[in-house]
Amino acid sequence: MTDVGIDRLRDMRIDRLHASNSGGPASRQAYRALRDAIIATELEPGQRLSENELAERLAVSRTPIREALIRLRDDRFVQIVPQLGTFVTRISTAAVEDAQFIRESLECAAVRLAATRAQDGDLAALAGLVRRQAEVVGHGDYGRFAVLDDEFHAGLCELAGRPVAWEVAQRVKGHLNRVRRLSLPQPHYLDEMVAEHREVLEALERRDPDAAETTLRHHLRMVLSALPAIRAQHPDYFQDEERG
Amino acid sequence: MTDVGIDRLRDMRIDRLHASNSGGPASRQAYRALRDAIIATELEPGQRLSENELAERLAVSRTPIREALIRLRDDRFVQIVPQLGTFVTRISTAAVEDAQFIRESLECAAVRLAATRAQDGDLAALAGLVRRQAEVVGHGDYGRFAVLDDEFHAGLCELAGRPVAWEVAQRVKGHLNRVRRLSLPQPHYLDEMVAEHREVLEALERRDPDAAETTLRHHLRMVLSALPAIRAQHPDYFQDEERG
DNA sequence: GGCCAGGCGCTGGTATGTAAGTATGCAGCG
DNA sequence: CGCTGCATACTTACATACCAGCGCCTGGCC
Repeated sequence: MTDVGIDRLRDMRIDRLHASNSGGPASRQAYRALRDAIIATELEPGQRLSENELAERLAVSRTPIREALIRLRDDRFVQIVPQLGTFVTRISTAAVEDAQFIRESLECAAVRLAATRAQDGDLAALAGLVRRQAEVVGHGDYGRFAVLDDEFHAGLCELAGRPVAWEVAQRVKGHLNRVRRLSLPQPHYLDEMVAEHREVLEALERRDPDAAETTLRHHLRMVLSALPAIRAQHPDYFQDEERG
Repeated sequence: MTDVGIDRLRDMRIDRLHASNSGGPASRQAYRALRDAIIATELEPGQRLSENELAERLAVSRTPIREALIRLRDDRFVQIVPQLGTFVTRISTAAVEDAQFIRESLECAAVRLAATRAQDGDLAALAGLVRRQAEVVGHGDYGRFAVLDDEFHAGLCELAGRPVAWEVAQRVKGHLNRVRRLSLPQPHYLDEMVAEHREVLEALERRDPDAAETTLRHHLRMVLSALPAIRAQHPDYFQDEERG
């Protein structure tokens, strides 16, 4: 039986495969490039995308572009209308709130678990992360903070033993980031974020699930507060009109 | 500007598009067929799939098959290893627990919302659903119950105003269903399910979020209880070995 | 008999071609 | 002048062709 040889080999490569993840290099690269461009609103909400044009611009054929667009459709970043075109989704208040709901539900559940399972060593690592966040914020390095912010939230899920929670949260988080990119970075915004991270961390150190959850929930909801202002500023980016 | 005409039309068709959802008919059909076959273990865990063979069997070309496999990979139902093959994922205890975690987190958060937002009319509809469940269970109609079960849980998310919660839950739920299909249906299992649905419903009628959440959480965890027995029965279907 | 090397057949990844459908813009008519 | 109908130029969905990489098998060597 030839399959057993294949099976054994496959099992050995799962990690490598899992790490490098999905699709070929071209397909993966196209996905990331398009996703980033959409979140950065370099591709504007409502804009029509052409497979041919994208293929030409990224110097690949239409196939990997197509596969990337399929994933983006599943992520609700584009709408594909057969025989008509592919469009960057307009920002929908409902979609943003949906993303918020999913992220909040998963991360809050995870942080509760983390509060009961966390080892001191893990918490020390998180504490180091928060310290580095304070540093980069001191230099006003917004981009670097975004990376460390993701690492913090990923770390929470890791501590809970549910890294998958972060994977799912990260996929929907794009919708929140697109909104956040549109809001002018408030001066004290970053300091506040770091302070709240510290608060969550302290709750974990006290092994207090309720406090950890409450604090994290409040922390996650800060993003949403800017939503109405952004909608007023970029009405053409939104698919739902203002409520009278 | 030509885009505005397109835009207007597109907006009008969003509902249709959204309802009929993603990809062309061939692609969608392939996805559903493969997914169902995997969950029913007609395609066995660990089995190697060939794009060519699948294309031939479903009488389509490789393209829609590929698109279906991409979605299935994102769902973690297959692993695609370049230049080697595509394999039905073995059941992993961790993956099942991940799916359970996600579903539980989302649905429990949703049911809390539902408890505060639900209108009497909505609850009456749910009550009707539970009654119909009791009927079909009386006839031992497992398949019909599965449909009504999904409708109940979808209804909970709908009541919460977060239908997206059910969409995400449903995607990961496949992993739980694959396990459930392997377990022999226990005689009183279905009655118990219906009774628990009724309990959740009563908690909602009392507008009691805590009770609703607690009951639902217990309800959702019933599936997991059969996991060890199934792993003992089908060790070759699992990717992780038994713990000594 | 055991072992190593190279051809072979398969895989998925990518590129390109074909088909079907849609909005647009113009031409011709009322 | 306004409206209707068709030719056209796009779009995506699907089919096909080609490519690089890998495991396996077999033939030859030690």
